[in-house]
Order: sequence, then structure tokens, then C-alpha cells
Amino acid sequence: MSGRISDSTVRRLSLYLRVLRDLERAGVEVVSSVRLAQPAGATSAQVRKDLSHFGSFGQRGRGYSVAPLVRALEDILGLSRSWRLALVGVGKIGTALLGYAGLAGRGFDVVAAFDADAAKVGTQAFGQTIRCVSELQPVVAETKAQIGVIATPAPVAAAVASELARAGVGAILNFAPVELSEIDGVSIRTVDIVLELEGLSYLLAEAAGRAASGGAGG
Amino acid sequence: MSGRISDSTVRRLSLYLRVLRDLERAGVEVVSSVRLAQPAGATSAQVRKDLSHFGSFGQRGRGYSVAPLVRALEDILGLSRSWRLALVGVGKIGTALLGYAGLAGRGFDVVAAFDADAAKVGTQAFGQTIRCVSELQPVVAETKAQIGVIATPAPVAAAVASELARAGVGAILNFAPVELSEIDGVSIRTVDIVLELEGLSYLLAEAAGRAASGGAGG
DNA sequence: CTTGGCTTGTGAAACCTTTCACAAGGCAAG
DNA sequence: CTTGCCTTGTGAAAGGTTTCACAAGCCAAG
Repeated sequence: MSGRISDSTVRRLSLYLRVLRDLERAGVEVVSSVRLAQPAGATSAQVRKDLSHFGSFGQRGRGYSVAPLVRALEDILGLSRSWRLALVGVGKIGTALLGYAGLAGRGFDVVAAFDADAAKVGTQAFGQTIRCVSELQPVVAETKAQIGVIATPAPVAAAVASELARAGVGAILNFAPVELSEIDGVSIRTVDIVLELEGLSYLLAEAAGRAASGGAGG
Repeated sequence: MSGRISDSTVRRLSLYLRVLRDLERAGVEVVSSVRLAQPAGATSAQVRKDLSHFGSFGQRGRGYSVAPLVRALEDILGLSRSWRLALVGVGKIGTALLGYAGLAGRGFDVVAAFDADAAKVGTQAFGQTIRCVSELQPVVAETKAQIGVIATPAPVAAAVASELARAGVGAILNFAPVELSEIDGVSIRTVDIVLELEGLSYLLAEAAGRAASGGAGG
């Protein structure tokens, strides 16, 4: 089984896991691919294909046992352990992340926070002492953070990314609006809010254009 | 030309536009698909294919004139005008968005902000008076907001989405960790930070697994 | 035990995106 | 004008993902 798993499959696995946890909490013991797919915005065939990459978790004629599948997905996604995060940039987004209870609650613990602003260095924010970015390398290495989170302005994001990589993180979550170039041995995901809004803008403009040319065709 | 354009193409168009604006500011007048592709993390063939869906913007043997292509992409993406946003949920992420100068500066103006917390209603945040969610429908309709931004807790996100839709928005940017079901005539994009972290967790766990089984095979 | 109704796991088909590769054409130098 | 180099635009090929459809198999009822 398990060859190269696509990004979209991994994304869906996370969604399945969410649904399954809700079902478990609700006391549901068995679920079919159809009922699992619906709230995850997928199809039943996708559920079965996605899971089949990792093994055979269901029972024909019956469905999937919720609890074992929750554990299996947690194992597959690496969520049966917790991960250490180093946050770089304690501006608006960085602060929001520090205060987001959803992270620590799900096994993502922020173990260090950095900022370049001397006025912020040394202050506390949500239980973290903000350190100077000049300390990034030794502190990240020492705290053994595995994931770096970049919430800096765009111009410095690339430099921060390589520093994080050199300090030993294996993954980076980037909120700066830049496409970071690949770094060997480091997985990078970028969350780009402006890009998302521009995508919506395209769809709105397209819809408006269709309406206009449809409504007044002569 | 222009049939159904894929999401990934639209995403890349935004990235090209960013690069082109930088080039324009730097005084560059002409750019080849190769030089445009590189900082956008794409290939030259992708640049040419993507653009070819909308017309013929380059000149063989020469490349693309920067300024005209910037205007063309702005038109295609609907960025030669500005859009009105209604923000629902002024918690940590909502506040970060309100304070994010990058939005207004790029033609995305927040025209209304809502929260369910009575203690927040009536207060000011970054120039916005926070209103009660019970006023959502009339205010969104009156301000003619075209894009709704959901930054509420997950459990209420779906209800807020349908309210926004009924109030007339044509697009929704959702930050709540739920998969919103499709709504007729409304484009939805979800930014799910936990999902991104779990995706990285998968890759880290996978890499660790490979290292373990590779390093101690017996 | 047998029948009927469900549901999984999975090859094959359909669909979509990316990459290749090259003809068409511009530009500069001589 | 001609030669040589460069770059676009685009069909065709390759590569991936999603959907289809069905055999294999479970369970409950009788």
C-alpha cells in the first residue's frame, strides 16, 4: 500500500478524523463511507480510496468502527504525539496564533516566540517571553522545535525560513505573503490570506462579467 | 479561450501579479516566462499556459511587457476595483484581520464588523464599530458587502455562512475549522490553520518513520 | 442454512493538470 | 536582407486524481 500520498488525500484524512472524533464523542460506534464523506465534503469513493492507501480499516457490509479508525488516523497523521512550534514574528497574526487555544489543545505547543522589535523583546504574551530574533538559532535548536511558524513581514520571511531550517526544524508554516523557495529536508506550507481573497475576487468578477454579458447581450 | 479556469491557475495568476508589480516598481519593462515563473514557484510552461487561457499577452522572441500585463492581470482577477468585506467574529483572528493594513491597501475594505459578545458590541476596533450579529442581515445588505469573512468559533460558522448568503454576499472567506457545505451562488474558501499543521505533522511523521525503518532495518 | 440488503476495497475509466517539444515569429548584428 | 538567437503560444503526451462499477464479503431475518 502507502506509496506517495497526495496533499489532497492528507487534507481529507484530517477532515475525516475531525468527523470521526465528533461521532466518537456522540457515541456512534460504526460509520459507513457515505456517512463519513458527507460532512467532510468528500465522496464515499474518496473516503474508501484514501483509507485504502494505508490499509484495510473497514468491514464489508458493516462499515468502519469509529474508535479504531480514530486511533489509526491519529497514527497516520502523526497526531498521537505532540509537536513543538517556534513562532517568529509576534505581530497581529503571531499574537492571534499565540492566543489560539486550538493549537495547544491539539498537540501543537508553542515553545518559543521571537520578534525583531526591541520594544517587544522581553515582554510576555500568552505565557511566552518574547525573545530577540538574533537568538533564533540557539533557542530553536535547544528547545528542539520541529515546526517553525513564520508570521513576519514578507521581505524577511525567506531569511527567517533558512534560519529556521539551519536551526533544525523539519517543517515550516508560513503566513507571510511570499512563495518561499524549497529547502532541502523541510516541508513548507504557506497560508496566504491575500491570495485567497484574490481568488474570491476572481470568481466574483467572473460571475459579474457573466451576468453583464448575459443580461445585455446586444 | 477562457473556459473553466482551475483554482491552481487563478492562484498562480495572483503570484505572477505580485512578481510583476515588484518588477514594475524596479523599472523592469519586459520579462520572459522563465524569469516570471521562477519567483512564483512555477514553470515557464505553466506561465504561458495560464496566460494563454485569457489571451495573447506576450511577443515571441521578446517576452511580456510588464506594465500592460499588470493591468491585464488586475482586470482578470477583478483587482482594478475594490471589494467590501463584512467581518463576523472579532476574536483573535478577527482582530488581526481588522488591523491588517495589507487588506485595505489591496482593495479589500472592511465595511462592517460583527460579534456575538455583548461586551464587545458598541466598542471600536481599528476604526470599526463592532455591531451585534443580530444586525448582520440588514447591515450587510445595506453596506452592500460582497465578501463575508467568518472568524467565529466552528460551531456557529455554518449558520453565519447562510446568514451572509441570505444577506447577499457572493463570496465567503472562512477561518473556522469546519467544512462549510456549498451554498448556491456563493463561492467559499476555507483557511484552516489546524489542517495545515496536521498536514505538516503527517509529513514529519512520515519522514521520521522512513528514517527509523531505514536506520534500523533489522 | 439460505436469502436479501448493505458496504468495503479496488481495478478500470474518465477527467483534469502539468510537462514536453516545436512551429511561428520577433529582434539585433552584420 | 540574412543569419542566429531567443521567446511565445499551443497541440500532444505524460502524469495524477477522481469517479465508476462490481466482486467479495458481512449481517440479520427467517
